[in-house]
Amino acid sequence: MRKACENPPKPTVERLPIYRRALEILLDEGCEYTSSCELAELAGVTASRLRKDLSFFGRFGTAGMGYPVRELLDAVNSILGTDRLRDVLLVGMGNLGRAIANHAPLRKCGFRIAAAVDVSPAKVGRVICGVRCYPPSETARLVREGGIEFALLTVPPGAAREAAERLAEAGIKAILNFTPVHLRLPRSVVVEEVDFGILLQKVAFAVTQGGGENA
Amino acid sequence: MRKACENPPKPTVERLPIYRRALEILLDEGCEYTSSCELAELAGVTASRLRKDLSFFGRFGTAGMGYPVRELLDAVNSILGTDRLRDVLLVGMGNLGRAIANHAPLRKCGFRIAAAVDVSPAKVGRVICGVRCYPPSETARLVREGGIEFALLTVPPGAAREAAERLAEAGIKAILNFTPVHLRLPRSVVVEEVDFGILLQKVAFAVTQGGGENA
DNA sequence: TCATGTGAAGCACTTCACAGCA
DNA sequence: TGCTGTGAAGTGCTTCACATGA
Repeated sequence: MRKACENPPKPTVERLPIYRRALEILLDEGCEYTSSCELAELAGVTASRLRKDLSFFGRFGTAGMGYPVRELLDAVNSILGTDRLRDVLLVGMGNLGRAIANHAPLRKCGFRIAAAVDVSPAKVGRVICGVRCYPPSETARLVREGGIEFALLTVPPGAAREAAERLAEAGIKAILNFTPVHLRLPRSVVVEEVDFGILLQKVAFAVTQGGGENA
Repeated sequence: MRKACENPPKPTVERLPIYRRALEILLDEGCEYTSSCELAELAGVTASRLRKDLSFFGRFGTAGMGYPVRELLDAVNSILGTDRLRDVLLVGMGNLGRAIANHAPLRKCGFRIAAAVDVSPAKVGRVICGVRCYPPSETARLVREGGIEFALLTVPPGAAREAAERLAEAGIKAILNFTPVHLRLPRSVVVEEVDFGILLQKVAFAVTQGGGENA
């Protein structure tokens, strides 16, 4: 039954966005240099893990000095692609879709909601939360002409599968899936599930498990 | 610098909610028995991984037959605590807060938004999206009298730290943190971060990394 | 002297492969 | 015969500890 499939080569790399966030805080505070200890503390990892992670991409520090904040942040931004603005397609302009369209912090990560797709005739053609709304039939055109690579899937559960397949056919590269539906798409499409219910179950279980000793 | 701290004893267990979701689908389809292969396929894991995970909690299958869907689902629900309804406190009744208050699938996981907290006088005292809104000063009372263990943090970034500390003092057990702020709380509080920006960066990076071969 | 970068040891999780049972 | 449950092997990530260089 199926080998080690869902284990793509993520060699510690998904921690880079967290380092990036910590570096921005240090930059805002006016720090010019930081150490692997300080940065690791801010990011919530160990110092050696941080150094290993960074060393995977190059040498950014100076022995005896630490890391130059500005330069390291630039390097991380370059690696992550957050040094440029990238367009995102919002699929499903319901409550969650509107909340995300208004979610300011996405901008700071270099993402812009370029357009939205929704089945409701009442929404199509209008600009909602600063985003123009199109019918699902326009999906492929929007993706192609806009050069859009990423989609946020915020449709009702029953519409998730069809919408995701439409996105895959349109050539989208990655989907952030907010629906409680496990999508089965070609491996060329990166899918990340964000299921609020599963996340709540996870923390709830963690509480009942480790829930003996309190500080 | 700080040992292996943020690595709580999650022994493969965070996959249980995914099995639960798959089992509910099978139950809806009227299946009485399933196999580790079928269930693993639905959940997106390997069959041996599934069997190991389940065997951690007991013996639920019959050799040669497979697993009885109804019984296994009951067992998983019992383990996860999803067999009973649990109250959740919503902190921050903004766009995202309202979207989550309206998010139907949470109910199917056994969670109910029991109350909301918001600083806005225009919201306090009203019922929004079916949830009554209280001022932040009522946090401790709500948690105590309602026996609430879980909170959803959906306030603006600038208010996150203070709101989280108030929750910790009120005795909340776990926080699902939707703000792009790294919370530093006593270890007795379980914190799970759900940062849309970081998630998008993660998939974006995955695309640029593995982005050579398409099907 | 001090902190980075990195080989080596250690650890945990995943997969393999088969004994056991219906 | 077929599938579960599980010890054993395998793999990859994390931590340790020190050589290196400022």
